[in-house]
Amino acid sequence: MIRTRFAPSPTGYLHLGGLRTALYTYLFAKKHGGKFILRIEDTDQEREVPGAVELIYQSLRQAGLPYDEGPDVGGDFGPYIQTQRKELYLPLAMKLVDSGAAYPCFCTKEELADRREKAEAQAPGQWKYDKHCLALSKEEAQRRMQSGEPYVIRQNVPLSGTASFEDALYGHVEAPCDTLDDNVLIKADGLPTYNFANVVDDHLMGITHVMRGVEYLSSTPKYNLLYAAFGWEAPTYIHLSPVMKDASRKLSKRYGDPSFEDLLAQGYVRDAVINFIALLGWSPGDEREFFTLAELVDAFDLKGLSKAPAIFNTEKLVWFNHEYISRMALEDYLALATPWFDQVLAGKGMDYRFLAQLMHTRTEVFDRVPDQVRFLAELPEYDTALYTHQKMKTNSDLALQTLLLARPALDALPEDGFTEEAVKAALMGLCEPHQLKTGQVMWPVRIALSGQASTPGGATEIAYLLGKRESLRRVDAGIAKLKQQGEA
RNA sequence: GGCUCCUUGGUCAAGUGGUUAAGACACCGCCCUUUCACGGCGGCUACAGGGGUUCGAAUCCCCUAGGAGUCACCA
Repeated sequence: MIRTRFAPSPTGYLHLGGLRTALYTYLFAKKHGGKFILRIEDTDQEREVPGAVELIYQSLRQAGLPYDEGPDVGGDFGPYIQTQRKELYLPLAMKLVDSGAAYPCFCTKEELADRREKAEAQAPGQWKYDKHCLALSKEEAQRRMQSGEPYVIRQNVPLSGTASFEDALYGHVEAPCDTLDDNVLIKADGLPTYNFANVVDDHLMGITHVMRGVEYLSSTPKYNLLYAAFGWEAPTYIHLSPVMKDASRKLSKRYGDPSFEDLLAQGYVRDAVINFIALLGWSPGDEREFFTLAELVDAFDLKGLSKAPAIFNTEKLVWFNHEYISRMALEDYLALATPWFDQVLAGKGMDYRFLAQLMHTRTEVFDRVPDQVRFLAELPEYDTALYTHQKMKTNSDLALQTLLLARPALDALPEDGFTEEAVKAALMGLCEPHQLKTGQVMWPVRIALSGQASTPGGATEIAYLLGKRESLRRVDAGIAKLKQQGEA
């Protein structure tokens, strides 16, 4: 039975790199009929952000990645929050002390800083803990521990040889032991460090495959020393390349890069984000690029993972989002778009359903919608140069002429029969008798109605949305504008 | 600096000794068209560099360069 885990620390919301790790971890488990587990790594109490744990639950739920075991859903391997497992770690660390794979250390931070400074003066950048406390006799160490003196427990890394492990993606990774430090396993506050808690919990929770960021790659060889000392079997490690904002910087909250939550708030749809994220650092090996979660589960394979970092390219996300939006049912679109329409059109009595039809395939990200429809609320200031369009064969003079024709044609329509079809018939009816091409009528009218070079929908749709009165008002404004210009 | 990892077009990427080196986004043309968008067609741009191995290297080996990670009582 395959068991994977996503193990974030509660320091904030779910960033996109974390989301991708969670996704891959979920996909891998589900692909193989296994379990996906959530574990909260909160051993650094100082960094913990209140409410962050709930944020993680919520994000995972919003992302559609349900976990089979976790703090809020239970499971047979709990507790799933590390601080609640506190008592587990020290006894295990003491076993390592007994076997010589670890030892208690009483050096204070000040002493350490002092020795470090001296060592750095000799050989810059070479400092490692000097195994000072390894020399203590068992009896003395025992005595000092029992006297209540603060201590930590350090891993006793051999002075020679190499430590290594097999990464499912990066292959054989090894490091010379003499470059490895005797890291702290149990901190003075009694809580385990990340590395120790990982080893212990992954084993105790029966985790078979660990997916995590490459930043842990270089500390992983040391894990195997621990597993060997315990006599435990190590899980398979799969380190994941980072998601970058550009060639040399990781996507990060600090730099204002969006979180999953932020993207949703901006009007990206969940499935588009998931689809896009899945393809950042992983490829199905064929040319498919649209995947539902279920299809991702089916297609996921470690062979498709990329070792090189991937740059988060918003343009492609926008494209995916646009595709997802275009493909959703009109009803769904209308429901999602309504609050955005309301931002500028609330109370106008606008036919949202009709507007939705126009906007449906023209929406890239919802937060751009208000700007796209704002001209419906109020006619923007515009330049009469807009009336000139080479391909439509129009210019100011001709525009004035057609607006003067369009005005009575529109006015002839009944207020309650001012439909898109009726407007279209009325305007098209002007073409033949006056020897005008369609564009020569439609272009000037649309400009007068919208004041914009490009709009969702054409002249007739906009006229309908605006209604008779407002349409006439805008046509009149256009006529006045053109006349004034003609006189000047 | 030590150790570790990475390197195909602007971006995501396929490719595991023999291909005209896929595809997508973006960009640029053209077509369609009452604007825009959609759609259709076409175009541009890549194996970091240098040595090997081989009949033959994007694919294997070495070196160089560039980038990243790590070297905490943070994860």
